[in-house]
Amino acid sequence: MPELTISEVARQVGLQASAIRYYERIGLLPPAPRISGQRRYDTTALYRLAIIQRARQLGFTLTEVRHLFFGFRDITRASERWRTLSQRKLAELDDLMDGIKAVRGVLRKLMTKCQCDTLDQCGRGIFQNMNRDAVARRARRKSSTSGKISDEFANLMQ
Amino acid sequence: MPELTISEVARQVGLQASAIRYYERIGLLPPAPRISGQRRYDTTALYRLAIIQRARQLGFTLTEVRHLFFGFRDITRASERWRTLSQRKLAELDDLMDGIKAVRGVLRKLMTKCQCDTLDQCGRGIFQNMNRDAVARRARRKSSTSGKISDEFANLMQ
DNA sequence: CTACAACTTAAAGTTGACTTTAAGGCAAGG
DNA sequence: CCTTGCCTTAAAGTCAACTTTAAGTTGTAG
Repeated sequence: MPELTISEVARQVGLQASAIRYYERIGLLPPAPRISGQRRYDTTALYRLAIIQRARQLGFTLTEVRHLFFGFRDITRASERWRTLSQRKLAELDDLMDGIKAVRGVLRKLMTKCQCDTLDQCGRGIFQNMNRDAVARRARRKSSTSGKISDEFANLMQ
Repeated sequence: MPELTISEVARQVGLQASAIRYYERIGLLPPAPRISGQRRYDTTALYRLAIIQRARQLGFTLTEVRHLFFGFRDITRASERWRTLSQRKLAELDDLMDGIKAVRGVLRKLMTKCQCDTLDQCGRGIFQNMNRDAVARRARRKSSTSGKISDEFANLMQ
């Protein structure tokens, strides 16, 4: 049992020590045993952190990682856990891609089609389109989850 | 000059009044004239807000919107401003899409290929891959901006 | 006169995933 | 004994784009 310090672990998994302390605090890692107050880790901690790290790179939130670790019956195999989470994430990503594609289309149109001299002129056009669209949507009365995509997209883009 | 109240403007452009006050506070909107302390707006304010709104839907940050409004010489046409910003944003979106596609690929592989019983087993594999990759990267010594994509992606996914 | 709706402000809260700061503990080396 | 370096904690700060809250003002209706 190699008994690594936190900064050694941090170096090996490519995280900051503060992140590891944070994961412990929020219960993603079990409290590490202390030696005169200092955390000591063995390889299983390394593996746990590798999973967190990889999951984060795949776009999983820490809540989803928590689900991966603790949200299944104990007997559920790791492969099945991943499959469950991955399927959900893939669906999310597909939605995200659709949103991005739509936005790209609009951006390209904007680039080629906009002839406005002033932003005011532009704004007047947008404002009228806005209302036209709103009216059109009110007329159709179907809409389902419309508008959601761009909302979501705006969030995901920061 | 219709002299709209803030909530009337908010209704018309589909924003919350607090957002409009916020835009004024950060200098994205000029201070609205007050009538006994209350903001009054005309149509040009509507247009400005329509632009902000649309820009946000297209994934522009408020900093970018500020650039759209104030980051060009006065004589620069609106169409050219949009083209400049749109080009940058399109490049960003292309990067983002590449990142998402890469992640989707990994997720799909994970779904089909992972046979791990336990997360520990999984973590050990990931950890070793991690090191193998790191070693491989050190060996190649080219790398350019590698690793950037997933970093960026993690950020963009929240 | 009182109630009420709609507005005002400054300041604090929200979200997620951390990082940073402040104040201090502990062991080894000189 | 003192310094150095690494560790500890709780609490606060960061980012973006707002929203919410608390406390107060104004105009109108009954």
